[in-house]
Amino acid sequence: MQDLATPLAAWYATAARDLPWRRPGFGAWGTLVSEFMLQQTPVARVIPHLQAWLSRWPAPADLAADAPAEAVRQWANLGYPRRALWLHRAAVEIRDRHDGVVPRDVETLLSLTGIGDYTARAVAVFAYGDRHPVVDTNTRRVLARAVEGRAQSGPPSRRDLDAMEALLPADVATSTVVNAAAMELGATVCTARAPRCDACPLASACAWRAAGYPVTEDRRRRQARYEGSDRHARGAVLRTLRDAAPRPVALAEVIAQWPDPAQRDRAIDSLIADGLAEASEELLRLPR
DNA sequence: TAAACGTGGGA
DNA sequence: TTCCCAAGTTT
Repeated sequence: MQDLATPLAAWYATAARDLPWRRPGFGAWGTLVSEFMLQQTPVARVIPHLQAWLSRWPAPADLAADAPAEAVRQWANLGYPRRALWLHRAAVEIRDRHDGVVPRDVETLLSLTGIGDYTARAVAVFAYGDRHPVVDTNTRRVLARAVEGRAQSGPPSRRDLDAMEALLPADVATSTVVNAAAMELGATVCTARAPRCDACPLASACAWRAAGYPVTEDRRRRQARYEGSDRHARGAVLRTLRDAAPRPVALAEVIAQWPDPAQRDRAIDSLIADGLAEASEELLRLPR
């Protein structure tokens, strides 16, 4: 395989965006919070919320000392509010089991709530400077095109980690840059819809380009329609709780909120099952 | 492995 | 208007 790491690192030195979590001394907690927020939410939407979150809770123990409801409320409209709950739980775990210090070890990070293969390695690599393969959706697309010669990546797999590992240089500091560079390239140049191959540092090495940009099999499933979905109902109910917090909301008020009674009940039940809501008497509220 | 899980912006 | 896409994780 050609050396992709060298051109990737060189390109990153000149093209990297100035993002908050890339500032020197941003800290492991800041990195961890940013990675939670960036799970499926675009960078531009995350930035203002990240600043507010870290101002309010500068360390894991600060968040752990507050109620989960406050985390869900501060999460606002970032989407997938379970992440707020998970981040709060992770903060409690960090306080109780790790002396309030964000772990450095990947296995330990993986044991925390809401942290999976991507986030664990992102923290170990970007916050602590260790050498591990970090693979997100951007990196998977870059690898699919440059290495495999495909138009888009297949379903996520543990093999993605091996593919990235094979590309990393031995030098620890450089490996960190290459991880970031692969993500950055996928985010800004090797994009899903309209890749800018004319500006790509890997153009001369890219297998997809060399093959003439073939249309390859796309096994991805279409995202379900959101309008009128169960997710939409959940979102509407939770928004009501969020907007009212810390005041609980009368069940009757929630019921008036969504027209389909069966769907509304499913939403309420599933929110309770997920720990995002609590019912008491005829009231519904965020978790305490 | 696949389905579930929010929300908003751009094409 | 509709569809696609977004630094994933959990069950």
